[in-house]
Amino acid sequence: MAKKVSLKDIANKVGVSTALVSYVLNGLEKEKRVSPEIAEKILSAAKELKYQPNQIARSLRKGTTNTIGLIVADISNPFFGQLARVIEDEAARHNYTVIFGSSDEDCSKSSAMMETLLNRQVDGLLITPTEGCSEQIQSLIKRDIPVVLIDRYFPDISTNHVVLDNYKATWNAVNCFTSKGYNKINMIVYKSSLVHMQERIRGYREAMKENGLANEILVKEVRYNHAKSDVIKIMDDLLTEKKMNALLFATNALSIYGLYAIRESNVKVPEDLAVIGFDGHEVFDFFQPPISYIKQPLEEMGKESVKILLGQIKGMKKTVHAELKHQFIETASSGQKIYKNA
Amino acid sequence: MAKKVSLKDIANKVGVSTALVSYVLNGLEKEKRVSPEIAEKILSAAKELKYQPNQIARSLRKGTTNTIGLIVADISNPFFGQLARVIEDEAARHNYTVIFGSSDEDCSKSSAMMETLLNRQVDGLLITPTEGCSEQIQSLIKRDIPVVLIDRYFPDISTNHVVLDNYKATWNAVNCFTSKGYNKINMIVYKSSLVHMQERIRGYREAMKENGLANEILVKEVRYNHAKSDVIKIMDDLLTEKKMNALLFATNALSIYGLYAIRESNVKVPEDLAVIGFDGHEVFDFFQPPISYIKQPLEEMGKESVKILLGQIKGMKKTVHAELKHQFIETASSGQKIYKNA
DNA sequence: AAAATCCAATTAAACGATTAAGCATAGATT
DNA sequence: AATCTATGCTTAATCGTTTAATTGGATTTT
Repeated sequence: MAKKVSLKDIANKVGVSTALVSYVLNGLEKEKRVSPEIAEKILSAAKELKYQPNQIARSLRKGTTNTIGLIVADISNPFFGQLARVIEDEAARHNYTVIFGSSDEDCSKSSAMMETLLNRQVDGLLITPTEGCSEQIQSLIKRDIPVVLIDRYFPDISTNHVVLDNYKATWNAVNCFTSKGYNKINMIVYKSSLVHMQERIRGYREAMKENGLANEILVKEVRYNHAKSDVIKIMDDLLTEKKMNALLFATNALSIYGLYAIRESNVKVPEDLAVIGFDGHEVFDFFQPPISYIKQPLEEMGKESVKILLGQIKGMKKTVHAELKHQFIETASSGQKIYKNA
Repeated sequence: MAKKVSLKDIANKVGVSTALVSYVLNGLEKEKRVSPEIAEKILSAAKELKYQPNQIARSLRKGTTNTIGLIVADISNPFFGQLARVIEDEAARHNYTVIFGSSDEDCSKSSAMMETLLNRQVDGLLITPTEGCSEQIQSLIKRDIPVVLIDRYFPDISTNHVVLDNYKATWNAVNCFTSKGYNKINMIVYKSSLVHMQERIRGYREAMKENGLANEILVKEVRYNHAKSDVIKIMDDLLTEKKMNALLFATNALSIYGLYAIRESNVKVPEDLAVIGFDGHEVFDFFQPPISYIKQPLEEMGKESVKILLGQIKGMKKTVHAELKHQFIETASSGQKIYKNA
């Protein structure tokens, strides 16, 4: 790489000190009383030399990098990909750049990623935290590092976070099923103590109880690293037992794996089995019949989390909790259209 | 943010100069003949103070950031999301971090992103270049900045690039159709002069000619920013005219939009219309019947491009062109299974 | 005893920007 | 004439590392 043009090069060319050049290029010519002629010369020299500031040097000096770190579970998952895209755009609008990393829901990977990002002096972090990572997050807070958690949080630590109204979302979904007469409603979830998953489960459980279906509660757990095979196995069992007539999935990926299994079987949706998915995916549209689902407001989530993070970076002290409303997209898979979103 | 622990803090604590600390922490204690006792003290002080090096300062001094910039069309597109994931992992394996940005196939956005990344002193760039960005790429080459183009390249500039065997891919796809007796084969592509698109078109055209179907050649162009509506309109026309019996899509997104239209119609696949998609997507699996498609070796593409880029960063001068083999995933949508991948 | 070698550390410059403080020179004020 | 003020610039420190050059002793060699 050819060496870059620096402030010094411009200063030499014009015959002034680097200080003046810096002032002019940062628009401080009035404030710092730079003579118009010199300012003009500096600007044209900068243009001629195609000067581009070295952000690394600037960052070192200013102690801020205009960079935010983003840690998601897996950037190749469209849910996180879309979220990342919104965050990228929103950050760019505020002159911030994003460095990202995937954690695979693995706490040690996530911690390693955090340190990598912090060593690169990111001004703040946007994190979808993983199970057991509570201490790491706590340590960030203690170190006064601006952080916003997305999608999940830890109830025992006070953090900024942006999450879905998970409880209401699954509560509504169950009520959608019951309102159509379905009474053997099962749920497939990730085995996780994380609050988003627990809230989704709680919404399901409570709604079941309220509908007098406490005895029918059945939550099947899937391991993140064996999601596909676990779901297929569970679905095999559930479908052959024929004890369920409605099924609620707790995430995007779980829904898709489940749909693979349903397609392989000769179960009819929604006659034999009503289905509600999570997050949304093109597959939901193409399934016969199309799958009803709980939709997360990704755009809003991304924007809101960036907004909160930048606020914290700028010195806001108050901790912000944002709970965003889900949207229920109802199609044929959950039965007839008599359900209304609360 | 609390101020971080620096080399100086360790040096003060142990009572030595920062130079020694730097040597020890970088494993140069042997080479620089640091006494074992001091080395020990430094290491334990570093651990005790939880020292983490400031990469910004290090980067400024060393002139290298161990960071690579990645510019894709759109990170929320699973094709690029998956690619990004492979790149992220591969980069991490070599101790590099990734900063990414989406270009939306827009040249000015792409250029802006390039400058942003370069100002942040990335050591190299991985780019899926956009139409008309040839000069920008050329300027990178001229500035001796390590670059690897992915997915596309500019035939008139010599660049490192990693691309698919696009010509063969669509050539094979057409021959798959013809071998089953389909003779009215159309193609839907993005309106783009970029080489990947042109090669895909050329593969289609040549195969058509070779099969004596030159008169049947029909390539429909779609605008990137109006892809969905354009595809739907085109599909409407094509399906009502009933002049085609096979359809080849040039990308992932085009395939999906097309499939939406096919699903809305009462056209039967593959009896009325045989279909071959591109890149792959869960939707292809769920469509009735499942969609045959040209699969890109994403894992290999990502790894190869990182490998080439790191080679260039390390000083390799030779320009590398990698053309990776497509894989043809054949299911029911393209007719009976008598086609073999070349 | 003088010169050479080795050892284990320090010093200080450098990376490229920002920015507080200082310093001439001019004109204005007393 | 002496003092003050405004103007327009320069100087130099700083951010946290890395690393070439140097130093000052101790030990060995001639």
